[in-house]
Amino acid sequence: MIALIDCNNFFASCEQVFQPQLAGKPLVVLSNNDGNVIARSCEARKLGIGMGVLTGSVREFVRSHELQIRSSNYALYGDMSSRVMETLELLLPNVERYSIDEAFADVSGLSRELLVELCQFVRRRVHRHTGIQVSIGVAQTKTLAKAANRLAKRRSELAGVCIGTEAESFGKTLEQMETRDIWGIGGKISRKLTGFGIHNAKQLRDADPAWIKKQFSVVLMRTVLELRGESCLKLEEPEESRKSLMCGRSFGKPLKELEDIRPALTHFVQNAVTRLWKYKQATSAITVYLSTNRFRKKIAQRSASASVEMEATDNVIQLNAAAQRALEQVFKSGFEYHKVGVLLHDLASVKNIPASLFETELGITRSHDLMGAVKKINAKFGRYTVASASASGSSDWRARSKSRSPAFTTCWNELPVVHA
DNA sequence: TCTGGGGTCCTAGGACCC
DNA sequence: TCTGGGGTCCTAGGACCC
Repeated sequence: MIALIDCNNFFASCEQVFQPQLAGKPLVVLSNNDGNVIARSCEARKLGIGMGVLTGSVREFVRSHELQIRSSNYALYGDMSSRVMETLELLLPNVERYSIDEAFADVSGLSRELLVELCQFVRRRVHRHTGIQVSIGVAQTKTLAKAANRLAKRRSELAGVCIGTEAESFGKTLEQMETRDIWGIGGKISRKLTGFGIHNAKQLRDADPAWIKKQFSVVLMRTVLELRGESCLKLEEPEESRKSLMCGRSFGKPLKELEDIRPALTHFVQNAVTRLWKYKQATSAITVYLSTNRFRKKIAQRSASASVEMEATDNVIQLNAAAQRALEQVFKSGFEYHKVGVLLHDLASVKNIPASLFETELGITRSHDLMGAVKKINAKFGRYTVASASASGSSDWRARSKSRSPAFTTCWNELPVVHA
């Protein structure tokens, strides 16, 4: 049996935990650059505010319904996520952190009654430790646990827990579920399924797996098997390391000059490399991409990328130099650029990197010591205390973030104040 | 005015080999 | 009308997720 534990309205809930005046109010959280809505409280949802709608379109609710607006605050959400996950790991075996607000866990070998009891206990504990409400779905496979979780959220009489083990009654649930709402099925595949007369999850479950594989892919065939209760997606090992890593953002305003884009890229490289260090990994290929704003149809469009390969390294100076070279390759003047970013791929654990031919030479040793010092200083005083000089310069690239709440849990100067 | 950011997995098709 | 056949490896891009 697999449980899926999912935080309710996670970003909005994080805001409400530290700003009690927001509790029970309609609240939305905006994307980077304050462009659109990426999270909503229940009350905001009831107003009919959709996921992903433009910020401009919700302004009317600010006056009419006292809608509260916050820019996204990833420092806060990341820290709250860790607290939720740590609590889950205390209570359940084999927890797989699946996303910032979701985790799978193995809950095999329990009766239905015990499952309900355990899940309710987990809900109370997480709420007590963090102030966050979670919903829990349990079933034979990950895909079914996802479906059960959806029900746990929608039916208030379930009190946040849905055990989807009865084939008969769960069949009815699947019948009411559109294929688009199944985990792993997006708009494209859903439309294609409709073309074959498959409209709901039950119909998909009962389709011939071999035929599905032929018409679609092995991925969708697995979904069919999972819907039948045959587990194809196992719980992932926690220490499995990532394979690629990226960092990029859209600019606060369009940029035309190479020299204005450089500081942004340097910043993103530094950010990406800091994460590389955290996971004790090195990269041997770096890609820089640069693009205009695809939503502005009237301006000339351009989107390009360039890659540089090298011996595996985690040296931020070397990587930034490579990134800047790649940027020079992709940059072409005459366009209004909107976004730049960097991808590090072919990541490998630092331990597994073959010794370089030049390992013993003084230069390498010294650069290694330099990196060690930079890592220590930035870990202690903040990520950008020591940065490449090319990070200075124009800061026009910085995104808008007008309504960001304080980093309540990760910054000494922004701790919440309690008035006794 | 404003249109997110960071990931994974799979497949098709090209290059190359014998 | 014909232009082999089958294998491997790599990359770009698609589709999806939260």
